Amino acid sequence: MRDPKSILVEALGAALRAEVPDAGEVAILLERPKNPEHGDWSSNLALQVAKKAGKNPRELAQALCASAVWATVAGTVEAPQIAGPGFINFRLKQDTKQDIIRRVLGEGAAFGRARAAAGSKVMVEFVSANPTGPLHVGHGRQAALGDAIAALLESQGHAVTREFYYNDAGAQIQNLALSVQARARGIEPGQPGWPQDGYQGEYIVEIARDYAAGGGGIDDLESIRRFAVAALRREQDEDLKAFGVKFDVYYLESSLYTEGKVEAAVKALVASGRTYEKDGALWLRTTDYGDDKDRVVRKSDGGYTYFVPDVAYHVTKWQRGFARVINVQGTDHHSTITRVRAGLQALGAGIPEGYPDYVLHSLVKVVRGGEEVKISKRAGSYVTVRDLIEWVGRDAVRFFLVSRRPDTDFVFDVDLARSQSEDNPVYYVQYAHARICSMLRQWSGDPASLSNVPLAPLSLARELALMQQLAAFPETVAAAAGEFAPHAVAFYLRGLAGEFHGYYNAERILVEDPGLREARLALAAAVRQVLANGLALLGVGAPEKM
RNA sequence: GCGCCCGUAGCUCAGCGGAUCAGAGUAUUGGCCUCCGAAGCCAAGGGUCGUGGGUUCGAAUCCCGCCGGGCGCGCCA
Repeated sequence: MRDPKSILVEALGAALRAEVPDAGEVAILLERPKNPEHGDWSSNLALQVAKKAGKNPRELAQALCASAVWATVAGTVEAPQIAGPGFINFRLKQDTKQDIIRRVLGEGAAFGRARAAAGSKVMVEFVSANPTGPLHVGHGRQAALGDAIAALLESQGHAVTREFYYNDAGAQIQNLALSVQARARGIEPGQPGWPQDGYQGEYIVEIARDYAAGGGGIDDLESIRRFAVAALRREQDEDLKAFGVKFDVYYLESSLYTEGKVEAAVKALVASGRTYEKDGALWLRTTDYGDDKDRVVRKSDGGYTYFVPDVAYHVTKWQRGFARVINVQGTDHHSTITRVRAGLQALGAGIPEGYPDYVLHSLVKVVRGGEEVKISKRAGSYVTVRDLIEWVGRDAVRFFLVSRRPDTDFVFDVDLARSQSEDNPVYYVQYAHARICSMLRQWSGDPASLSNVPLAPLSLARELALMQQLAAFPETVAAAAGEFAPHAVAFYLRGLAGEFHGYYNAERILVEDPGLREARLALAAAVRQVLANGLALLGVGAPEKM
């Protein structure tokens, strides 16, 4: 069965070519009007081309509507209507709308998926927290976002790799080791011998205690470093596991050094002729690529700036065959975008200019007891992912963190989330799902049989609206994937659940008449399927009972 | 000072390749369980879309200025 939208686009195109032969290439946009009086689909085509056609929009709309093509699609759509300044509104035939139920039930978990991007390799890099402390709320937002974006891309047919980059080679790790060593020696923050900018969190004390208990030598800094990093990675793995996020690859920054990739990147940069020596350091002319100042590659002390392994790392992404890479990062790192891209361009390795893509999210502000909780690793006082999960549950945290645009500030009111956990939007959606499951149990028929049930009895406005909502799911998912915007799915699910709750309260589904009953159950089962599919994209469960 | 992002209902936020875009949730108020799950539904009040210009037949949406907020501006990562 064909998608009604593409039928309409085709027909509109044909009508346009007939009426305005010299219109040229025009993108034919159809939108779903919010106001049901404006039909199921609407086009502003006449307004777009009126000027070019030298007619006023309403006249042009008249002409387009009078075209003969509409007779050929009369099985799908009613005769088009003109409204307002020249909109053309379409109303689908009732049985055209009803088809969606069979399609949803037939495709099941695959409904909403597409093959457009068949097999193309994409990487989503996210979280990438330094192993210097537990994951905080900001990482939680990133984990929820990155995982959902990855799932969205998978839904469009991409072969997605979820990657976590460990900065395990830098000064921060050294600092971590020194902090643990200091604690092991009984030195407290602020006392003589405490490292500058040392990590003060309670977890450092625990690691020091465990290290000592294991009989590790207190002067062996390298051994302490390994122990601490391993311990914190275990902790982070626990956090991620509790959050239901899995990575395909953990990429170690240290491996870039041991495998000579950093060295190779520097050589390639020098070979590009875009470097120069100044003040005892080696610089790269990143200003050639839009940076506001040139960047140091090799410091005067001989060490590399972090920018070098960053470039080397992205080269490996390209070499590993990822034509498309999405990095999910906090806005506090946005200045690295220009720099990394500049470095990749300078290499002249044929990497596209906009490589990689970035999704930046603003940091999460946590409010508790009416006051902001400062997220400071060094001070050791901050809300961890696991705190949040304990307070409001995994599903709620994930849904909540993913239900806002990434680039807007996010106020997570802990007290609100705790005290009103029953009002959390995620329960509203899950409740609709559980409610339908409950009905299906009560009906006790075979759900599989519903996909062949006659649907003609479904003619109420609420039922038709629900079907239209179901039909909008695939395009919603496709758009969300294209824009890296999981929040669009969250809003969609809220809307669908709302539509269903309204229907449920207005009409009885398990009625006496078997034909009507089964048709309504088929509709409900289709709603259930779409709710489940959408929640799955967000990494949220779809419980059968609550 | 410069760069990027953001200012929409009391609060938290959608909408921003212009029109059919003034929306949702929450909070407040008033209704709905002898009947499929009331974690639900129905209804009401509530906004010059930060502000001033510009483009357009038409701007929350595009352009410019200003105000307010966030982030960044290291031979730190």
